[in-house]
Amino acid sequence: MNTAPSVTADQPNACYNIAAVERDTGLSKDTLRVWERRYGFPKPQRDQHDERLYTLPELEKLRLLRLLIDSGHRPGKIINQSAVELTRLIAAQTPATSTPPEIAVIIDHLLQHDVDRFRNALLQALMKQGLLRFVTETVTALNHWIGEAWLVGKVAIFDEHLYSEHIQNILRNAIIAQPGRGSAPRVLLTSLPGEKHRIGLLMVEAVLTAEGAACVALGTETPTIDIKDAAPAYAVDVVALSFSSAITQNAALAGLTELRGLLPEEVEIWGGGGALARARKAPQGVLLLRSFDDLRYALERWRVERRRR
Amino acid sequence: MNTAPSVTADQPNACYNIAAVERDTGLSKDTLRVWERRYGFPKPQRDQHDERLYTLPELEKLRLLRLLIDSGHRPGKIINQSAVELTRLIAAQTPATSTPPEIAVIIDHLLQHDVDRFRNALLQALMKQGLLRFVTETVTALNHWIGEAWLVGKVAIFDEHLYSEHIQNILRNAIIAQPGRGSAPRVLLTSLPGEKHRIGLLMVEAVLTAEGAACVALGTETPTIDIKDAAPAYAVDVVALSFSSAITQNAALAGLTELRGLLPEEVEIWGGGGALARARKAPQGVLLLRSFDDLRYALERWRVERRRR
DNA sequence: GTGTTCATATGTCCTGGACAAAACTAAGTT
DNA sequence: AACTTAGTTTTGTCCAGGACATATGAACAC
Repeated sequence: MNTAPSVTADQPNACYNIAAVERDTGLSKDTLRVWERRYGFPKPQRDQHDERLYTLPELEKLRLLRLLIDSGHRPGKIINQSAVELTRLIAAQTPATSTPPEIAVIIDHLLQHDVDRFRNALLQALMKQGLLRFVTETVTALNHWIGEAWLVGKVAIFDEHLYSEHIQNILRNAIIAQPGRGSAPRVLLTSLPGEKHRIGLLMVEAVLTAEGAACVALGTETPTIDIKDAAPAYAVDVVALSFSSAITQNAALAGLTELRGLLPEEVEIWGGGGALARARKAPQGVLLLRSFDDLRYALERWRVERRRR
Repeated sequence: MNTAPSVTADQPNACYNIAAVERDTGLSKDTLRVWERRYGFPKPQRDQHDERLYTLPELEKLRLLRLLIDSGHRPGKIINQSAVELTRLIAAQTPATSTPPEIAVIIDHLLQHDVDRFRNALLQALMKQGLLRFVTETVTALNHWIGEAWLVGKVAIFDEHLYSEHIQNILRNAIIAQPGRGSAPRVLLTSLPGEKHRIGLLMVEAVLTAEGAACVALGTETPTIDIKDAAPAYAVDVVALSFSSAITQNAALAGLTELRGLLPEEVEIWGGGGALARARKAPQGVLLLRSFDDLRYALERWRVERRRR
């Protein structure tokens, strides 16, 4: 059907090499190749040098697959369904949270590209709810909504970028404005290389600061060795790592295990975020936080235990 | 020599598998394997299943190599030198600048890992100098100093991370606190994929906002195609791109040229940052800004020209 | 229900060959 | 001296297909 000339014929029938697909889907090259071998999907065309060229629809379907696999489906069961069916599956598993009205307004301004109104709507939500509720309810919901809307093509990448920048502005501002300075525990906050999402990290920082902990935020992508050196330098009691779903659950657990081996026992390690939401068991000596309630509970527990000694 | 038992014998002779090394050095698994094949380094031990196990010294040397390669050295020439020689090479390429006194205090707190004092020193400088001078003098000097000190190993990566986070906090806070909202020109602010430095971008945003322009900040690493779509969506007059010296001058110029081809003529393109500081001629239809003075001048020029029409 | 055992599904690692793009070198031109 | 052009070397990425550890789910026993 689709012979060579058709590629140049129509629109830019944009093609992606395997590295681009790895970058855009988070699926490793090895995984992409082994799926092709085992399941027959994706089955990319080849260039004159026999290298894989993936099409945009393939890439989009791969993203859907990734999302479903992250939330518990098995590759072999779903890989041969059509993109439409996959979309339906995704819709089915989101427990019909029709966009809550309070975030609908915010989203609306974002989609209209009305920067000022968007910013004001966010600020208003923050004022009305207070930092804690704003983070655990509104920002969580917004993140989730935007992630899915982007998948379906409802929002553009640059909308997401703008969203991310403004949430950062607001959270950082709110964290600074926090009254007290915080004392114990001292928590080192960062993510491992490959994990670039800053918002999750800032949300945790906001909650911890609000609860009176002292945060040392290192931003994203700190190699484990550097975390090893940073923990004593800043005399922290806890190292908290954030993993969004940009990273594999396995990769996240491997990182946590490695770090546990590097840090002295008395420094606790907490891990949280989308990638770990459905992890069964934590590595030895690591605490998995599956929600912000878990985070607050962990804080409480630390304080109680510390008092005992 | 080294048979199985010796691994468990001593201290935790911490070993890293190939995925961990990829994560912490940024060198791909393929590259690591091909270096071993071609140059004989690194030559990791193997576990019982013939999988590579890298040692900590190997990992550290790999990071030095990465650093030198990024700044222009060729792998084949340096890969067989010792870690000490590599460190010397790194030191040699940085022309040891002395610390200007006004930033010495700030740096001192950073090196002492005294987070609170560090933050306060920054805030104090901001208050004393005002946003414009703070950005163009203090932050510029700090960036420069820290970049070099890191190369020489005077500050750890995590110190740099902490620095970056705090500067971001302070700049974002200051930008929000700016009195007016800004009107014209409307400037889209971002960087191209591969350029991760956020501080330069925030500095520009601070200056522009202070001068009464309206900024739409998209954070870092926006692909050119998305910039093409974003410019009309946000109705901007100017697209400003920041290039730190993490990227080569050629790559920066190529990016600017490509973008020029994508955007309509009436949208101006401004490019600035370390990578372009010594560029001779700008691509057709692109304005190169080599200093913050250039930036303010460009702003002024835009306003004058706009008034004429 | 809860725990144990086994089969299957799945991701990651391996080797060694191949080649394109980038970087360098050298010779020729303005 | 500065800039092209063309040839050569270096270097990163890709490929195939095999292997195996670990996670998951099913069947079964308590």
